[in-house]
Amino acid sequence: MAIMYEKDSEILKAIGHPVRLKMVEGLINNKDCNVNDMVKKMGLPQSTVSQHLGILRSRGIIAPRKDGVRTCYRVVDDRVEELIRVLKK
Amino acid sequence: MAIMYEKDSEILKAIGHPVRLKMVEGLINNKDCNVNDMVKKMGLPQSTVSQHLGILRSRGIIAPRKDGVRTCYRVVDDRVEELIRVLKK
DNA sequence: TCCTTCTATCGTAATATTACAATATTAAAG
DNA sequence: CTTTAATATTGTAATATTACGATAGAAGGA
Repeated sequence: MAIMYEKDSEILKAIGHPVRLKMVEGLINNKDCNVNDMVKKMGLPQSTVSQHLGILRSRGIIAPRKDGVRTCYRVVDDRVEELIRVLKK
Repeated sequence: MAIMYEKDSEILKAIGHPVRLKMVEGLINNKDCNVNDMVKKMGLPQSTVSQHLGILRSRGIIAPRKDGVRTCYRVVDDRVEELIRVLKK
């Protein structure tokens, strides 16, 4: 498939932020998928974490699953895990 | 190798711009590696193209090779070609 | 040397992103 | 219902990015 510069660069930009990159990697590796756990792990205000999650969500990188009061996010764009694997090389 | 969030997100951010993504892909595929050819291909002012090249250069993604008056750029971070390949999926 | 061409840098206005407190919403428990 | 915990949204100031004209530098030819 041909590159769609606008759309693809949106994906890269979304994970091209240290906080979001760390959050996404955390979602891939661990099972700390709810917001409060991520808030603790990141050491950032809840609103800041939620805002970053919103950016990842709006780009279709992650998706929420309601679990009572909690919201558990998971990575739904398969390319993202691969992108991170490539970065590690 | 572990992810270095700051450094790796810099790479992603650098190619996370439609113009730079297109330029990098162009450098990988074609042999139009000098600035003037890229200016024509991109349809943007020379200073703008040069500025984007500077960003890619400062992140170690591309490197210049002097060829008389011309400057020919090439992609020197092997991960970038792979990242773009993943994006195409 | 003096042009001319190619590329880089500077200055800066417009726009976008970021961080975070404050506030709103949602859902379960009592 | 009311309270409480979890999450999202809003408002906004600080900062960063972007675009591009103007200018500077570098290299070869006349």
